[in-house]
Amino acid sequence: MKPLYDELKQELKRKNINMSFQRLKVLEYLTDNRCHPTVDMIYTALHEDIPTLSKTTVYNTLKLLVEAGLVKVIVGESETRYDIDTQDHGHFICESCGAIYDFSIDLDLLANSDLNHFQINDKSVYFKGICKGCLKNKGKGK
Amino acid sequence: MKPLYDELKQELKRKNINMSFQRLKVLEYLTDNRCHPTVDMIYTALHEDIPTLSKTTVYNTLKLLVEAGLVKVIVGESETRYDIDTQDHGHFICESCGAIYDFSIDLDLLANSDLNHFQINDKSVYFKGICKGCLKNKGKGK
DNA sequence: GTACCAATTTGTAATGATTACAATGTTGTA
DNA sequence: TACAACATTGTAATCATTACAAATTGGTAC
Repeated sequence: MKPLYDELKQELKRKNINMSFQRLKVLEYLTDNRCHPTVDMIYTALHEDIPTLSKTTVYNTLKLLVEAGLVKVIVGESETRYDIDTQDHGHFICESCGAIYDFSIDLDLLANSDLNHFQINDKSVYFKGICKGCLKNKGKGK
Repeated sequence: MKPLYDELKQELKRKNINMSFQRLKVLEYLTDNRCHPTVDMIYTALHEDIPTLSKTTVYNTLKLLVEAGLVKVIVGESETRYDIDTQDHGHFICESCGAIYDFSIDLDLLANSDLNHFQINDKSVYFKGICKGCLKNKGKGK
């Protein structure tokens, strides 16, 4: 039913990270909402169910998940966004509506001799522009 | 002697952007210092020659240059960094010393059908990890 | 040279995401 | 039950960036 969610829970157990209620809820939100949410989006949504939730906890949890390699960070806008999908893919950021679209890439193609003897921990590809939907709306004179 | 600098000045003239003393100095700093400087680095350096310089002016000028397409933004750290080199290349950010290294890439290899009918204005590739120098120092037990 | 307008610069204040920190609460264990 | 380690919470601080209004500059027409 929620295979990824359960896999992640096991992964956390393997890394000796305690699975508190709040942490599980953040993880659950990320697996259910693949919109690359901000801290505020996660906090606002979860706060309805968990009135005592603190935004600091959301920050702490995300930091933990990122350090554990279970979540990736998306930078470039005013608010940091978070992605539960750690498989190789690029992000297209729409400069008009702010939506982030995933697209497939083969990072191996970027292998580079300039970086011999460098330890590469992370690779990110960002495209920016106007998404299909916003282009269509603009055409309508909006 | 300063071919790139002169080219950029002409480019600005072509775009009807006035070349004030402050703007030229920022441009000059960027062409002379290819370390992908922060606003603060630019401000601090120029402030010695131009004691009246305001940090706001540095921000304004960089915004202008970025919008004109003459400078590219590098995100991902606490402070935004700026790059006068607008040719295709990737950035390796050292998580230890903070240095940014350029490396060559062929962005055409990332062409992607997932983004058909999207208007792509900008492509960025960031690698993160530990640079050669920091790896060497770590080996020495530093 | 002077008057005028627009563009530019400047400094200060506001914004807002993120972090630091200390107090409180929770959990598991002997 | 007692204790220690870990989590959570809320508030306050940080700090890069932006907003804004006043002062300055530069060019143009007279």
